[in-house]
Order: sequence, then C-alpha cells, then structure tokens
Amino acid sequence: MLLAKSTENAIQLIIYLIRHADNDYIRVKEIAEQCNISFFILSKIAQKMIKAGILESYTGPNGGIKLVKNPSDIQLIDVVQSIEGTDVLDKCILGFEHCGEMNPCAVHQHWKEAREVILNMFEGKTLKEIIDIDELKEVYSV
Amino acid sequence: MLLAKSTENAIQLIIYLIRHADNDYIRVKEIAEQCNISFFILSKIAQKMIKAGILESYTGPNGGIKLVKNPSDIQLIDVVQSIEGTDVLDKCILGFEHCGEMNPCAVHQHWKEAREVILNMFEGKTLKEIIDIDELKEVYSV
DNA sequence: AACATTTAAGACTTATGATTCCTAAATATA
DNA sequence: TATATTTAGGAATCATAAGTCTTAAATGTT
Ligand code: SF4
Ligand code: SF4
Repeated sequence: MLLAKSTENAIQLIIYLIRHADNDYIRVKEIAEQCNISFFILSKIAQKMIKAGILESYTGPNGGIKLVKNPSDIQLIDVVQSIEGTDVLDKCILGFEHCGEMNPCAVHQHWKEAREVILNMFEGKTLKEIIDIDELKEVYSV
Repeated sequence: MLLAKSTENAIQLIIYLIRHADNDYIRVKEIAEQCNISFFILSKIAQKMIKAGILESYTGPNGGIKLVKNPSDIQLIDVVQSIEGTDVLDKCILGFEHCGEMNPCAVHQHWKEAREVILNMFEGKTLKEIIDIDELKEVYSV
C-alpha cells in the first residue's frame, strides 16, 4: 500500500472542498456524508491538515472548514505529508542500513526510477491541475 | 509505504539466496544472521514463499531453503505477491467505489502513470537481472 | 441569557501487522 | 537407536493504525 487509508480520505476531502468551494466554510459532516467517510475519522484528518496550514476552520453555526490557499498554490505532496509526515517517500523500498548511491543494493536503481515518477505525481502537479475536470474530460472523453 | 516490512525482508532473503546459491540448501538461520533479520520472522516469510512455489525446503541437518526456479525465471512481482497477496497493485490510490477508466476520479490518470512504472519495476525485470552485480557496477561505477 | 450548531481534543476500543516463543516433525550422523 | 540439527506451525505478545465515543469550547440565533 502506497498511501495510508487516512491519506486517501484526506485527498477525497480536498477534492470535495475544491469542487464545492464558494468562499463559505463547509461542514465536516456534509463532506463525511457525501464522501461516505466516518465523520469522526474525517474531523481528525481535517485537524491534521489545519495544523499543517492547508485548511482553516470556524467553530459554531455556519462554521466548517475551507482551504487556506488557492488550489493552484497547493501540491498534492503537501496533503500527503500533512497526514503521513514529511518522510513518506524518503524511505527506501528495502530496509538495508548502509546503502544509497555510493553503495546501492540490488534494486536501488529500479526503485529510484519508480520513486521519481511517484514524487513527480505528488509534487509536479498542483491540486488545481489534478482536480481539473475539463482536463479529465479531454483525456477520457467522458 | 509501498511495501510491507515483511516483503522487504523477503526481497533481502531472495537476494542473499541468489548470491550464495551453489545448489545446496542454505539455513534460514545463516540468512537471518547475515541479513540481520530475526530468525523467527524470516522463517515465517520463507514458509510463505515455499507455499507460493518460489522456494523449497529440506528439514534436518544440511537442510535449509533454496530457490525452486532459476533466478532468470522469477519476477520480482512473484516475490511481492507471495507475501502480500495478488492484489497489491490492483488497488487504487484512493478509496472511491465506483471508479475506473469510465468514471475516473480526479487523480486517476496520474496514479495510472505511476502505477505503470511501479508494475514495470516489479514485472519487467527478472530476479536475475535485478540482482546482477555487474549491471550495478556499470551504472554506479562502484 | 438560553439554546442549537459545529469544531477541538482526548479517551477508548478494535483490527491488523510485527515480533517472539515454544513444541512438533523430519532427517542426517554417530 | 539416540542425538543433534533444522524446518513447520501454532500460540502469545507487542506495536501501530483505524475507528468510535464523549465532553469541552466557540459562536450564531432567538
Ligand atoms: S541501496 Fe537504494 S534501493 Fe537499496 S536499500 Fe539502499 S536506498 Fe534502498
Ligand atoms: S478513478 Fe482511478 S485513481 Fe480514482 S479511485 Fe478509481 S481507479 Fe483510483
């Protein structure tokens, strides 16, 4: 499993937020219902992203959560790291101790290539680009 | 984390086996010591790979485990699947229910590309190729 | 001020994987 | 046959992640 389940949920939450953003706060309960995720789980996840500076919240009636920055100023990696910590993809595919470029294990170069692509997926695109529905329509002609 | 820790250990075990293969059975204890992995853990992992038909074992003095097939006839994906099950990379990066090519979620195409590369790493190369030290020397000029 | 709504935060339980331990079975060797 | 070696396999423990619940704090509405 590449991503933890809570990170999957975090991405779903973000996608929902972007698609329903209209400068108002959106209730976590609404997102939980629409995305079919437990409210309790989602509110914990939201809290992590708030601490990471991705979301802000407002307590009370008409309250909820919303994005702090513009979707085009957030990378997917920011979301991933806000949940899983900053060293998700620093880790290697094997557990060898004294390794790396100078003393590579047998799969080093292969894993390096794959990680490059994964990183590119997480860093190369902003949330705006990733979530852009028109782009998807073009590709899949839906 | 892409791979479970036990899968990391499985790959380490396989690498050791290939590099020390001389048609004899190799004791799990020896591998455990050399790879610095708990013997108990490694013997469980070995049992899984035996059930998957990758290794065979022999009980008693001079016993141990060895590869069933030639390293050039085994794909890395076989090792991974023997430990984690066959649907490791079938799963999607998100948890959406009704999705896929016809109804792609917002990151479908990006994850598809990355998964392609990972699969290629696991399926495209045989263990022989991956473990080949000369190939590594060439690339890293070690 | 009283009440309803909504996030905040911690406690608690459950599920899953990692790790360790122990006994049995197989088999070579003396 | 007795003994030492080595895998087989289950039981038990520990760690971490996932999921649930409960109470507190903030704040708009009446
Ligand atoms: S040599 Fe490279 S692939 Fe191998 S364990 Fe080290 S960092 Fe990972
Ligand atoms: S649409 Fe594609 S990327 Fe999205 S959840 Fe489904 S299979 Fe995964």
